Amino acid sequence: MTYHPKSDFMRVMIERGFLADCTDYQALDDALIAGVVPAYIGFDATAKSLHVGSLIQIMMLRWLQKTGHQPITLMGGGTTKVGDPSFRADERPLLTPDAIDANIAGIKQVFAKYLDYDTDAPNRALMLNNAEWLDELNYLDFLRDIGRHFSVNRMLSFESVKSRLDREQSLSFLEFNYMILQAYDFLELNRRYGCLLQMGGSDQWGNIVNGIDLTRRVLDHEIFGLTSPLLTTSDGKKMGKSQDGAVWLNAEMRSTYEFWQFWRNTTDADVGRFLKLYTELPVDECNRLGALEGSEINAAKVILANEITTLCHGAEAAAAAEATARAVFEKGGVGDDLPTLDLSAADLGDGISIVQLIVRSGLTKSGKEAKRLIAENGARLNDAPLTEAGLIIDAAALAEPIKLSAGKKRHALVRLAD
RNA sequence: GGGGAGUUGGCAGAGCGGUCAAAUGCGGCGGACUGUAAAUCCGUUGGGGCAACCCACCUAGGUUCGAAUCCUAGACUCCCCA
Repeated sequence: MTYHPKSDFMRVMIERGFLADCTDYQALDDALIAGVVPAYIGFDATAKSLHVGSLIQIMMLRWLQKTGHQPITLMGGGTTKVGDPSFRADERPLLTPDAIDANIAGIKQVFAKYLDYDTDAPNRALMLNNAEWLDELNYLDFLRDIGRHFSVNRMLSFESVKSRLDREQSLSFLEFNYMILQAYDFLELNRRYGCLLQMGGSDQWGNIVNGIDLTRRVLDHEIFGLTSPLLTTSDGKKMGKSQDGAVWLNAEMRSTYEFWQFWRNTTDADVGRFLKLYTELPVDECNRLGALEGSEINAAKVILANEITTLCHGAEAAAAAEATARAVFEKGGVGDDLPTLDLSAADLGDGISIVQLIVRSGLTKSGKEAKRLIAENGARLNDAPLTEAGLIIDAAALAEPIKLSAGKKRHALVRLAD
């Protein structure tokens, strides 16, 4: 990457590692210098919250706004009804419109923390939903106006669907239309809002390029695409998964403490890279912290966790998570911020088995797993090894909150609610 | 419309009448080592139940002393021909 950008936005993207590819560096850079550039990223509503894997996208929009341009967050209210087949081995289950709407409501929450939708400035962030224009499309009109610009020959050649075809796995016509709809989104956003740029993960390259081509053909407008690298951790795992599944950005789906812990446990080799991508610390500082060696880099991981948690959940949540982590790991104690299971007297009844408590507190997914944990001496009750699988916890035992632990790192509190 | 192949644990993939809760790999979990890291090594790994015990190899029946394995019907997936 020898290109030296003139615009702040491009400079940030390049030096912080956001950039995988761009359709035209020079022309986009010029446009960014010339004025406020509206740019969008689409988010499909496949779950009630986005997870850490989307954070890079969100950070790109945040930098965009910080450097004076206009971010557009596009909810895929329409496209989610179809399902993006890109690089997927099988078809996604179809979501009902109600589920999609509920998901969108959940996803929207997180954006307000990263982007400013309320300012009077010309670069006010926009929240849109492509259902607005996709829902009312007329099939025949759409085919005639838009469909005629697409070559099936070309669509079949895209890498994103090739693997599916090569493996002779069926690609339904419904899914096949996804890329056309996404291309149409870009066209509509350009028409309605003057949107000049679509960003996304590198798996979206084909879809983005289609939108650019379509817009050129229909409106004769020159617009751009920019992709971010597909992130994996240094040890080759997909970004955003932890032991029990996705690391969600919404606090009600993943506690802020667990969110903090996820970043605190970053692999050494990823610290510098993640600081640049997910925090706003100066690049030099990121590089310095990422270069620390041995146990010193642990301090950098705390900074990483604090910075990211502050952005996503606020400074208080970050401080509380850090305090709890210190109490738990450095003093072997308890912290208020540990995941907590509140039991009512009714829940408790005459007593509840310890196995049930471990499951309900979220430490294991099944009772068998909990029993295995106990059998392997991995379970602890108030830091004492738990050996008796048949233990029943009653109200007396819960006079004080108890701490359950699975292994050395995962803890939960159980207390009796009034 | 006709013919064929298949459906096994989170995934991939063996098993083809008893010794099968089911090989192996991945993933997960626990432990050791460390720095709440990585790599490595060791152990473990279907579900429900405090327990006895129960449910489990697409579904529903059937044959057998006995079925993931055989038969019948159904659902779904894939392939080939038209």
